[in-house]
Parts: sequence; C-alpha cells; structure tokens
Amino acid sequence: MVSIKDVAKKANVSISSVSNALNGRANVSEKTRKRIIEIAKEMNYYPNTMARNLKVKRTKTVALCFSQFDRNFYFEIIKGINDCVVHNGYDLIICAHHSIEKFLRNGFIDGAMVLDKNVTDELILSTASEELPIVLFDRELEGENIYSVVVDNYLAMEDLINGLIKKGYTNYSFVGGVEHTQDNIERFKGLKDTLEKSNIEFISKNYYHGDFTEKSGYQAAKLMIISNDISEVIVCANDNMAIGVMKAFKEAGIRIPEDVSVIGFDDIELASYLEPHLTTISTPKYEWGMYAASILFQVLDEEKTNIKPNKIKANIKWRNSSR
Amino acid sequence: MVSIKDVAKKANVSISSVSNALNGRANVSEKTRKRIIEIAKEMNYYPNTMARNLKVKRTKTVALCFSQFDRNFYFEIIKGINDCVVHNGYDLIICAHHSIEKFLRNGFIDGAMVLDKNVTDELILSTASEELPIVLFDRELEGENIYSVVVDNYLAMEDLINGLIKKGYTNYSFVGGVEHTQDNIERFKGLKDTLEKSNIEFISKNYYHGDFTEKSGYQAAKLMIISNDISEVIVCANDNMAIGVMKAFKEAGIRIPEDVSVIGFDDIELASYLEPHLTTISTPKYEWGMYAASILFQVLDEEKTNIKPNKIKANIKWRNSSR
DNA sequence: CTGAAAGCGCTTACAG
DNA sequence: CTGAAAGCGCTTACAG
Repeated sequence: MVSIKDVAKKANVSISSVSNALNGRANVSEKTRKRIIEIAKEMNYYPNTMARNLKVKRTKTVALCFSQFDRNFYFEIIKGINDCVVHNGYDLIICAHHSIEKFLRNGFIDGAMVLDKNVTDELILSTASEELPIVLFDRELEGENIYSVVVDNYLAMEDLINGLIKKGYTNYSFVGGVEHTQDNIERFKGLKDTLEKSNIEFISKNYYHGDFTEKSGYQAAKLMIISNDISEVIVCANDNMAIGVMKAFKEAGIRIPEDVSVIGFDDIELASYLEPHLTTISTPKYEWGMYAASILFQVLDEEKTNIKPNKIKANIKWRNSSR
Repeated sequence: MVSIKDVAKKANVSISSVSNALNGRANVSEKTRKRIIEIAKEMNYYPNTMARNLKVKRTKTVALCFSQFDRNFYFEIIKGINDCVVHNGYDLIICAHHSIEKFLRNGFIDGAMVLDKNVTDELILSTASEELPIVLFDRELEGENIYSVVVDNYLAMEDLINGLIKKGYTNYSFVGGVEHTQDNIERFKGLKDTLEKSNIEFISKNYYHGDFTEKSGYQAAKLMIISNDISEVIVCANDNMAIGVMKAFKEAGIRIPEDVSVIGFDDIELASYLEPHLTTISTPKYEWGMYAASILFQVLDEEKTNIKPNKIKANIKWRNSSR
C-alpha cells in the first residue's frame, strides 16, 4: 500500500507538504500543490485513516450496534439512520453486539447508537463519554452522554383503546410479549389504565402470556378457542403474535372481524398483506431512525441544549381485522 | 482515554511489559503479568485498536458493503454472513456504498464482501489485493483476489420450466425485471432455452417489461387483462412483481390458480403469507451468506486452493398460486 | 525477565 | 512556502 512517504519521495517534497497539499491547507504553493495532487492520484494514494485518526481523533464515523438480522421490522429504522448519517457527512458502520466493545473502545468512532438488547446497560454506562455519546433505541437509561429515543407505547395504547371504546368494544383480551420487557409492560399498562379510566375492568384471566413470536400468539388463541372464551377484541403486544392469533382463528373457522377483532403493534410489512389486513399501531420507523441519529449529531456538534429522553409518537392504522 | 503509558506508569514497568503481559507473551514473569492485568482492568484500559493495527496489519475485521435497507430479502443473507464471521473469530462491519472507499482503502479491514450494486466494478478491481480479498454476491467479475458467489439463475429456471412442462403447461408469459441486469438476463434465458428444448416456442410478445417492483408487475398484469391475453402461467423475474401480478388478477376477478398460475423468484417472506401462497424459487439465503463468507476466510487463511466462481443452487417451492 | 528504541502512517506546531 | 521533528498509541526485535 502506497504511503505518504512514497508520494513525498516521488514528488521530491517533504511529507509535510504532501499532507498540507492533500488536506487543502494554505501553506503550500499552488504549483507544488497541483503537482502533489497529480502524483498522488497517479500513484493511487489514499491516506490511511487509522494513522490519521491516531492524531486527529475525530473520525467522522458513527456506529450502530445491531444484530437482529432476523427481524426485518428494524430495517426501516436503519434506513432512516443511514440517510441522516450520510446527510451529515459521516459514515455509518453497523456491527453486531459481539463486536461492539471493540469498536466502542478503540477510538474509531465519534458516537454510537444501540438497537440491540444484547448490549448490557453496564457496557453503555461505562463507555458513554464526552468523546463517545451514545443514543439508545431500545431502552431508557439515565446517564451522562446517554440519550434515548423510544416509542411512546403508553400513549399509543391509550389512543387505541380510546378508539376501541368509542367503537363500542367492552370486552378485551391482551396477548402479552416477553414479560419483563419495557415494551410489553408499557403496552399492557396503557391498555389497562385506559380501560379503567372508562370504568371497564380488565379481567386478569384475559391476559395471555406470549413471547412476541407468531407461535406464541397461535397458542394463545388456541387456548381461547379451547376454553371457549373469546373476547370481542384481542389486542396483541406485537404484530407477529397477532398473525399467530389470526391463523388459529382462521383454522377454527372463526371469522375476523365478524366474530372477533384482532389488533397488533408495530405495523410490520406483512400487516397490510394479511387477509384480512391487520389493524395495528404503526411506529414511524424511518422517522424514528432519522430523528435518533439527528440527536446524535446535535450532541456531536455541541448543540446539546437540553435533550431529554425522547418519545416517538405512533399512529393507529385501522384496517379490516377490526370493526 | 487511558493509554498503555498510563498503565505502565501506574504499574511501574515499561510499556513493553504491559504490552507483552496483556498479549499473553511468555517473556514476562507471572507475578508482574498478574499485577499488570489487574491494574489494567482497574484503570478500565482497552488497547486502541487503531494504533495496534498500524503495526500489526491484521485487524480481524471484515466488511460487508450493503445499503439496500429497503429490501428485506437480503437480511437472511446477512445473518448467514454474520454467523460465519463470528464463528471465525472475526468482527463484521456493514457499511453503505457511500463509505466503502474509506473502509476499503484504510487498512482497517482484512477482507470485504459486496452486496451492493452501487459499488462499481472499477472500485472492486482497483482495491482487491493480496491484503484485501473481496467476495461478491451480486455479480461475477474476473480479477485477482476477487471471488463471486452467485445464485444459479439459469439452472433454477431450467428446473422450474421442466417442472411446469411436466405438469402440462404449454403457454407461458414472462414478466421481466430491469433489463440489463444479470439476474433478469439469466432468468429469462433459462426459461426460453428450456422451453425451446421441449419444442415450445416462447412468443416474444409474452415478454412483459418490469423493473422488479410490485407496481411494475401490477401494470404488466393490467396490460394482459386489457389486451385479453392471459397465458396459462405467468413466470415473474422476482416475487415482488408476482405480488403485483396477483393483485391485478384478483382485482379483475381472475382466479389463481384456476384461471392462471403465477410464479415468482426469490421466496421473500411475504411469499408464503399471500393468498394463495406464492409458488416461487427459493434461494437459500442463509446458506448463501454463510458460504460466501466461508470462502473469504478460506482465502484469508491462505487455503485458496482453487476457488472458482461459485454458484448457489436454488430450489422450487411449489405452493398454490400454481396448479 | 525487563526496558529503551524504532517504527507503523499520518498531522501539526515550529523554525527557517 | 518548505521541511525537520515530535507525537498519536501501539508492537516487536534487540540488548542487557
């Protein structure tokens, strides 16, 4: 690989001059600058970023920690992130949680985003710093140089339930996701609180335990069918489970939405292709990614006025899996 | 950020000893090694990878160039790649084509994979080298230190058409994707050749021009409907177009597969959720990613016996959008 | 077993 | 305008 030395030798100047010429600094005559640039191009010279960074510190690269390659729900978010990063003249690298320590610690990145539950709170807390601000998508976490942008699950559920109440539903079931997750907790709380505000009690046996997978939704619905206890509306903590629920009902000849309404959360791509199309809560994924990335750049540009934990508002997509 | 110097000072040893101790070299007494390691941990010291790489060259990191975040067809491939990379003890970074030059040229990676049409052949040809082998997913390209792993489109089409002929179909239409792409060319050629081998002429007006989008498939089918010229089977160059085709037929009250069979290519997630489920050609995406990555590691481990352009075999998924 | 020194490829005051 | 030199944080012969 050709280095700055090689170029300097060929151009018969010092390496300082090569560096100065190539970086557009003023202290080099126009004539030599031109010559140097030409020779560099001719020799196919590209500065070694790593050596450069060792001095300069700012790398103009940010990282996204992500490894859930099996859930395409996320890709729209990544697109938003990437577009924002490019717009700001930075480069984005995506790396899996296995590698994140290496990249967080090595001074190669100016900032990071985390969309990966496998990254521990401890790691984030211990590495976030003035030189490495971190933006989180998948959790809220208090700490210096740590920022969160999460979906407002509670508000979304509030909106949904109020909408359903207005439509006259009085009898609700909830298919929950993995128990301790923030998403599940907030979504369920939003449902329960809102019902109770309207004096509709949520009967605890109508809480079905799932784990965010299609299969667990399928099993929950099977249970409803077998125990012959099917509510007017089944609200699921995510779309995948709603898909499973619908599948079980269809198999049993139970009509959606005539006999039962089914509602999801996330608005994954499949949601609008299903028969019937799934009513769900749409998180504006592209905007989410873009917004979170923009916060990182606000911080990097030292405009960090007062960035509080941020909430993204989700919207209900009424489709025909519900009345 | 704490450096090797800080650790050395605190431990009262030279930086050489710190380096040796931390890298598990033999030339340091067990006692001091232990002390150094402890102090390093205590100080929260992590070696700066960039500085290290400046000397060592091997970074144990490979890159995947990818930016089609809107096509979730690819994510299964990435999963395969990532699993293989982790298995080999390397780290993977994914970067968009905007950034690829930066990463290819800067000595930060030991090898690269390309799954991004936006990367030019020129860039690949000019950067692939002994120190930076490159594996391609999306094209075949002759060159030193360049390897390709692509889907055998032709063979897949051959299999499909032979299957269809055996089922008795005699009348075919093809909805093509973007004209000049290797995928489209090979898929169409596979169809045409195989038909002709069985003495079935492919009528050129039965070639409909699309661009791999759902919309273009929809429009192609509209055209068939309006001109009242619907073949027994519509083979599409990818699933997205097949989805569009099915949509148009459904809207027109044309039954699938009773009135017409529709077939796709790719086996995207949606394919098996559609009504009717889409018959398509399934490229084993996970294996594809894994296999291509493994080739990169074969090269990196200098086992490059004789790695020729590699073809991945795709399989037909007979579902009920065809008879 | 231990440490001083050279060097990886750059940038950046600084002196001339 | 130009170049010698120091230094970024490491590793690795080499001498002791």
